[in-house]
This record gives sequence, C-alpha cells and structure tokens, in this order.
Amino acid sequence: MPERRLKPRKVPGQLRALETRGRLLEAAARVFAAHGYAAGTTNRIAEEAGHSIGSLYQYFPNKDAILLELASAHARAGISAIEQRLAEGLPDALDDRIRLFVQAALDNHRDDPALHAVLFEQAPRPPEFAAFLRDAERGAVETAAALLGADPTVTVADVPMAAFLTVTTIESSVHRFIARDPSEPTDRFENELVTMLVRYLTTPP
Amino acid sequence: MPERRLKPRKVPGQLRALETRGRLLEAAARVFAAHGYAAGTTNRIAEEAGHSIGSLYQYFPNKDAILLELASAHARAGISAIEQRLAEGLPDALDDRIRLFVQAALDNHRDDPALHAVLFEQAPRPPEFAAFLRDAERGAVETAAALLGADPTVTVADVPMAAFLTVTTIESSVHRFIARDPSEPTDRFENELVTMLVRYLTTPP
DNA sequence: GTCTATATAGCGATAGAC
DNA sequence: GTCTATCGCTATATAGAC
Repeated sequence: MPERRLKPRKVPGQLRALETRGRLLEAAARVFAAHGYAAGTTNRIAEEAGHSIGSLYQYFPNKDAILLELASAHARAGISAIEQRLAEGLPDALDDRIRLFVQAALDNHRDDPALHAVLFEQAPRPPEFAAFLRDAERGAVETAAALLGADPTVTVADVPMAAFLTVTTIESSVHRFIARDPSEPTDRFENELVTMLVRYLTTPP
Repeated sequence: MPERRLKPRKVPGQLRALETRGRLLEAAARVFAAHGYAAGTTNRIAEEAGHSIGSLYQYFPNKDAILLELASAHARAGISAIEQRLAEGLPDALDDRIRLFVQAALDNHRDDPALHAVLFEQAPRPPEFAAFLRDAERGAVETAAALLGADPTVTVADVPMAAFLTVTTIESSVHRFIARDPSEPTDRFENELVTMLVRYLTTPP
C-alpha cells in the first residue's frame, strides 16, 4: 500500500487549475466505471484526462483521495436531491411519500450504475468515508422515524426498527434491482416496493 | 492482472496434501476477513497457513481461485442449509415459512461477516462465479414464485416481482443488518422483517 | 502549471534444489 | 510435497526540466 497524505499538496486557486482538476475527476469516474478500482490506475486516469501523471499528483495526494471525492460527491448529490424534494413540500399521504423516496433512490442509482458499483462495493473504504456513510444513514433513519412516528396512519409496533428497515430496504433493494439490469424498466419494481412498504406500515395489527 | 489458469496444476490425492490445502483455505479465509481482498496477498495467506508461497501455488492456480473456492463453499452452505430445512418439511402457515427463510439467511450471514463482506462486495467477481450467483438467485426466485403462487392466502398482484422482492429483500436487508453490527441481537429485526413481508403478501387489495 | 523520466516497492507467479 | 530464491511486471509516487 502506498504512503498516504491527507491534504493535496497544493490547493488550486486559479481557473485553469480548477479545470484540470475537474477533468481529472471526470476522467477518473469514466475509468473506474469502465475498468473497476484496481485496474483503474492513476496512469490511465491521467491519460484519459489528457494530462500527465505528474499533474494528477499535483491535485490529489493519492489514488484513494480521488475515489473518496467521487464517492462523497455522489452521496451528497443523492442527499441534496432528497432535501430539495422535501423543501418543495412533502405529500400528505404516506404512499405518496414512500413513492417519492423510492423514486429519489432510483434516480440516484440509475445515473451511473457501473461507477456506483465500483464506489460502493469494490473499492476499499477509508475510515472517514465509512463514517460519512454511517452518519448519513443514521440521519436518514432518524428522519424516517420522526415521519413515521408522527403519522397517524402508521400502525407498526416497533417504530425505530421499522424506520431502519424502511430506509435500508429502499436503498438496498433499489441498489440490487439496478445492479442486476440497469436497462430494465423500473415501474413494476417501484409499484411493488411501494406496496410492500405501505402495507407493512399501515396494516392494523 | 495475473495470468489465469483454470485448473490446479495438481489434484491432491493424499491425506497430507488435503490437509495442506485445507489449511491454506482456512488461512485465506482469515486473511481476507482481516485485511480485505487486495491486501490479502498470497504471501500473507501462505504465511498464515504456516506454509510457503510455493506450496500455495501447488494447490491453487492463482489468487482468484482461492477466493472463488471460499465463496462458492459459503454459498453452497447457505443453499444446502435451506434445502435441508425444506426436506424436513415446510410449515403450513406463510408466516412460519417466511420466518424459516429469514432465520436461514441470518444463520448464513452471522457466521463470518467480515469474510462475507470481502467475498460478496469487495472482491472482483470472476465471470463463472457471477454466473453461479445469478443462477442461484434465479432458482431461489423461481422457488419463491411457485410457493407464493400456490398459497391461497397470498393476495399480491404481481407474483413474479413479489417473489423477486421477497428473496432479495431478505438477502440484502439481512446482509446490511449484520454488516452494521454483528453483535446486535437479531430478534427485533427478524420480527419486523417477517411482519413486513407477511403483510405485503397477504393484505387484501 | 505541466511535463518527462524514473525511483521505489510490492505483487503474483515460477524455477529448481531438497 | 515443500521449500528458498527470485523473476518480471506494473503500480504509485517523486524529482526536476521546461
């Protein structure tokens, strides 16, 4: 394993530098998606970006830093997409709410499944990124628990566990469905998943 | 990437050889679980097994072959555990059936979560192993579809999709729950998961 | 700021003695 | 059947010219 530094050796302050950095990140996304983590070498990334390996190491201290930046950007995009929908106003009915979250998850995954697979399955997970994901999930589960607890149509006995199950079932079943065949239409899947969760949450005991 | 051969250069026919091979596999399981796939080097595996690197390559053509053997052994153990339970007789009530499958999944994952994570998430997936997993899942979904279709208490509209969702939800939510904290008791989780699936499958439309 | 050229190192895998 | 020693390769990362 390579030596790790935590900070880029230079913080880019100029326009051209930012563009170079951006091109390197975009190239890294393509290369990781196409070749996987191990075969996505820094030389390939630099070449794909039309830059030299030396320039790459001007902007990123090591290979994992590139991966970390891609992964957290992706996670943040998903989170902010949901926050934006929430800010636009939450539907009143539970099934509409559930469908909204399911669609958000589908959107987030449909984007670039190959890259997603590399980022969240294949690649080594540096501790800081693992912590970031854990916190993000904890936040989602807490939000879900609050929503479920306040909803009079929700009949489930164990609300915290139901919140956990709801959040992780959406995330992981969407993940699996997309991973299996990204080109398959999602509407049947979406309907069944929403039905499952709504029945679970609202069936009288 | 290393050159790949598909057959071990020697099929072990003697007791000592089988023991050596077994020790190497056990060591590989420990090393992969502790260090991950990339850092779980063949040298480390050999060292952990108390053998030399040369002996390792007497029994396995390359590193991926070791991983493949561990993974398929694990998958087969899970499958045969379920088949055994089925052979002992399937409960009549749907909720008992669901609980049986959920418990089987929990047992299969509780075993060695760290190794499981490496095998099924981190490691590169050789095509033959990917095909094996796909077939195993397809079989499980078909079995589930047959069971659901024949059950008069099942009310769900889209049986094939419901079968897919049932199988993958059990598999992936159990996987996630265990991965998060292997030491946490599973009974609350088990109850909620069973409740979710039973309500989904049996609620009148 | 970007390049070329290269060092450093660790990997998988092999050869051949015992 | 097991070992030691080592090859050949490719990776990350660095140095220094421009």
